Amino acid sequence: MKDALAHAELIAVLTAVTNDEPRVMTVSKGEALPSGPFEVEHRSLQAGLREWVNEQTGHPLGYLEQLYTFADRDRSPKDKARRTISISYLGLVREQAAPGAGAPGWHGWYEYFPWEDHREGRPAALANMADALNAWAASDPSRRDHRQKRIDLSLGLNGAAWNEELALQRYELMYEAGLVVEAGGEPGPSYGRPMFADHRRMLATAITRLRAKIKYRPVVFELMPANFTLSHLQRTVEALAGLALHKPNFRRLIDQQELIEETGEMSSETGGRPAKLYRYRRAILEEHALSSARLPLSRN
Amino acid sequence: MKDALAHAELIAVLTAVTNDEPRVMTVSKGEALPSGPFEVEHRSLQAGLREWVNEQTGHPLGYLEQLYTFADRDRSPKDKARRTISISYLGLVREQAAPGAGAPGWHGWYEYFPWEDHREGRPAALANMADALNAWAASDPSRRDHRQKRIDLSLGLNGAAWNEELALQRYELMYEAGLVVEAGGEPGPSYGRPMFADHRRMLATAITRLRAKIKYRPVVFELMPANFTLSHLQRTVEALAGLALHKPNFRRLIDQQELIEETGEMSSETGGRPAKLYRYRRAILEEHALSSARLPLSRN
DNA sequence: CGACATATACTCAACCTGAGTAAAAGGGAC
DNA sequence: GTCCCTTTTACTCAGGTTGAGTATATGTCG
Repeated sequence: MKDALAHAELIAVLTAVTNDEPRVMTVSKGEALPSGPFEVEHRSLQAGLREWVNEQTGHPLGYLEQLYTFADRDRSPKDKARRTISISYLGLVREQAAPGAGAPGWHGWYEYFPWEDHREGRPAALANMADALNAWAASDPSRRDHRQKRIDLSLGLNGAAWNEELALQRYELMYEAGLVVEAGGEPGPSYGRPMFADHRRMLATAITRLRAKIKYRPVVFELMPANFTLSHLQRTVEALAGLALHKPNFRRLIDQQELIEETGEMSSETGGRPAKLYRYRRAILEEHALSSARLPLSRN
Repeated sequence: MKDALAHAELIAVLTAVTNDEPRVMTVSKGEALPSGPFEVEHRSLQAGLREWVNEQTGHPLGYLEQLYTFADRDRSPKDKARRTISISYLGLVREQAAPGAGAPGWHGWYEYFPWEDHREGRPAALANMADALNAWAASDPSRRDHRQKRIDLSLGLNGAAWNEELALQRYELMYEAGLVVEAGGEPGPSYGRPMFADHRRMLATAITRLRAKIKYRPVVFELMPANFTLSHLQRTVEALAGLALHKPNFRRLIDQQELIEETGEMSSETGGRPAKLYRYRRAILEEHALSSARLPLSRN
């Protein structure tokens, strides 16, 4: 066996939602995600990252989940002789606590992905993006149809519905088409802010993962304060999904799940009728419940 | 930044279903998963694994998906000075083609996890396992209630329903309780066959992932031959899920999805009425379709 | 030819989901 | 104070989906 040594780097995509805006923790003025080396002393990858984030940012880190491991030659900068393996994690934190030693910056998801926010309808960035992608598809006659279909499905064009979970797929399409700066494209307001190396890809991975997860696991509560109103909860979910939700049905869904309970207090911040405050019932069943089970079981 | 170098190792969990039995490709007489080093020449992790599997086994590798990256100090053998990072992949292959140079061995999933097969009802191994776990829970009064709840939910005890997707959670519970050989336990027929290092954990991860995925992505077809009957398809899904499914409803589900079409041929292998043969319609929408969308959308 | 085995087709009630409407309860302008 | 505005909360209802079961077709084997 060859002596295959590599750098191992841990990268954190830490997300919070403040003022109904999903944010990610960054360094270098918003150009990179916080990262640190994996060291021999660390008990495990996850433990390594935890230690490291605590040290650097002082942020209490609740939920943490491994995202993906990358080591693409073409997507990391120089140093071709020695490979870097990047192991990325998704972490959820409560609304922006005090910044620690490193004074990290928080930036909105949608600065990097302006086409992903559909809370107020289809954003203008999406139309520009669609034009550019269509041009790219047309530029290669042999692959045009296939490309066009992928574009339509990813962006919700020509009869396809918008699917918020395809965030990563959309970014990868932009990358493949050479539109984003990371792939040699020209900077442009519709294509979002670029990031260092493949950090934006990791953010896209995180968004996709989180948008899928909020549907079947009670992870939103990791982002909420102890007490909250139903509207606040809804706005947080909407911020993450980048979608507007139907209020009465959202409420019905929430109390079917029996995951929250009234605190007895009221909140009257919003001008209208005061809202009840709720808290999360930290039930053990967390892992268990809500597992869709689409298979038609048989009992015998 | 410290010079944090580590070994990077790629591990493949290759799965096929033969004779209604899900199998995994192994080396060392079924004691380890095939693995190889990640090398500098490899374009990406995925490409590295592909190359490597092709070379070693000659198996045409269809579907491939990253599973998880591990580097736990306590779970890998010796060599504490230099860490090994294991990046595991799940690969799906069609029914057992010719064995290549390495003459790999295939072993049934349920040799390693005898408690996971519920096609004919609750297996005996599960009861034994439950007894041992309950004893473990009782042995620490301060944590007893919490442990008991986890056990009940994982194994489907005391009113909880069996959830086939919790395969990894169940193995981790066995590990934590010190019951499996990998965690220093005594060998026993109910606790399944042990594997090298944490390979069994990777297999458990693969099972969990695949059992979840068959519900919302058409991955089963990667395991099927070109033409198949509906019963064959059902038995394959049942083998993976370790569950018996309701025949009429399974059929209804399948043709709602419109993922398959009749070939026009019939098969009369089974003794009863001949069955129509079907083939998979390799639709572009693959990624798109079937995304549950449990969020209550609003249109405006 | 009839028993058997399997495949295929249909039914029906209970539940869930999308969509919309109506009533309640504060604050602020006049 | 009263009326209006805003937001929360409560209810309705049709259509679709799901769980469960029953009935019919079409081969093979004794």
